[in-house]
Amino acid sequence: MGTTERVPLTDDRICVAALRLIDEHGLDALSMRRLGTELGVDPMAVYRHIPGKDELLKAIVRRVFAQMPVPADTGPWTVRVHHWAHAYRSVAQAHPNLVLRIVTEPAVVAVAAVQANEALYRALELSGLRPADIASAADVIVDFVNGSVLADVTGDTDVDAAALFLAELDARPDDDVAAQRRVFAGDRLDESRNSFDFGLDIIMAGLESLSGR
Amino acid sequence: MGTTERVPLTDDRICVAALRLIDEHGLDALSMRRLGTELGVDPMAVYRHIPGKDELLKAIVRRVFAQMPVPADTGPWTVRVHHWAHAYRSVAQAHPNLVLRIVTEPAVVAVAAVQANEALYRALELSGLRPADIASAADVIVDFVNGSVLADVTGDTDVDAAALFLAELDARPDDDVAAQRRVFAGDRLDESRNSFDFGLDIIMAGLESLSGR
DNA sequence: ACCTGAACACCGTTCAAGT
DNA sequence: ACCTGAACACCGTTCAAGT
Repeated sequence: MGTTERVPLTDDRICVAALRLIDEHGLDALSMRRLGTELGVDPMAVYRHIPGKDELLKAIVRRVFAQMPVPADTGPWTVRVHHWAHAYRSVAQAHPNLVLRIVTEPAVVAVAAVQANEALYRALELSGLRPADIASAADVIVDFVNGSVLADVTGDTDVDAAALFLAELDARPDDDVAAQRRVFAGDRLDESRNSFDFGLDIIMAGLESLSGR
Repeated sequence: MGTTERVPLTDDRICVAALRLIDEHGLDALSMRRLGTELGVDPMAVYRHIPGKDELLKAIVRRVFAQMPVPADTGPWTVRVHHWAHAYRSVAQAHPNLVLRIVTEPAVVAVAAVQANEALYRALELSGLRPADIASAADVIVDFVNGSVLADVTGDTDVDAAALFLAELDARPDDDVAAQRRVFAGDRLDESRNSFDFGLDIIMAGLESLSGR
């Protein structure tokens, strides 16, 4: 009973409602009109707090990035990078329908990345790489994680990507896809178990062989 | 004077016009109505050839992927992977406004990937990796290239991401961003010259240290 | 048989009018 | 001073009506 405001439609409430809409019904389901209905206010009331839909999405992404857990600062640097990558990934996977925007909105990512990447840079400082290589290494890791997360998230949506791939493989003349036939001869895609951790290990093995050059 | 059809609005003409709209005015500029106007036909005439907007986008992406140049099958496998990655990247960069869809549309990617990835698999077969590792290696490379291309393409749009990053870095308390301050102390981001080729080299160095395990 | 365009159920955003 | 909602300029898609 402190304030006399009656549910005053804060930025907070707006973002939470909008994010719920996105999480539950997809990115396309977020419309200013539907958001208004969801909040029980006039569709235009939101414009009192946020300039437009783009800004709303930026605010949501900012908020989601802020929820990224800070990975533990313990263990060898390779383990710390794994921790960081999984923390980053968990944020994206918590809101799959938003991931495209997370990975895409450059202004937001620039700001959020400063916050999110600090732990990655701390880990990489322990690797023995030169500062310039640390920056490049961080870029490579971030790009890989973004690509990997994106592949994860888009897979879920509607179709079984693996099945489509195998069907397409069978439909092609032998000569066009000979190498892929050979690679997938015995086990057919079943072992896509942990391409994420594998990729991180590969990248870090590469970095180590570079630093021991 | 062969046929009697008067500019019969083929799938081809539709896709070309739609892609031009996307390339020149952005993904949002593609609407079924505007496409109709562009083609000089009734907005609904397109539906005679393509079931809806989603299918139109899939057709466009398929078409763009088909334009990917087949990289030369010569030189050591590491060079071939570089060739492949640059060919893949060139396709995406030829149509920056479409990249999001290229990377995102799972059904399309599954089909197009079979065609695009064959050269990558051929290169990786020369690496000495076991078949299961070849598949994982291809995943890692594709994910990295996707992430990297995406970062490239979203950067162009509206703001200078590097400037935003540095501004945000300065705005933060020292303790929050100490590692990033140290890394970017001397040269400030100027050397982001070729993070793409660097990343590929890192990944392949990692793969080599794995295969020589 | 083929095409058209009116109509439906939506959008984001502006702005005059109300309380 | 604050909020509302009518209005504008758009959407994708359906479907009855025309030729």
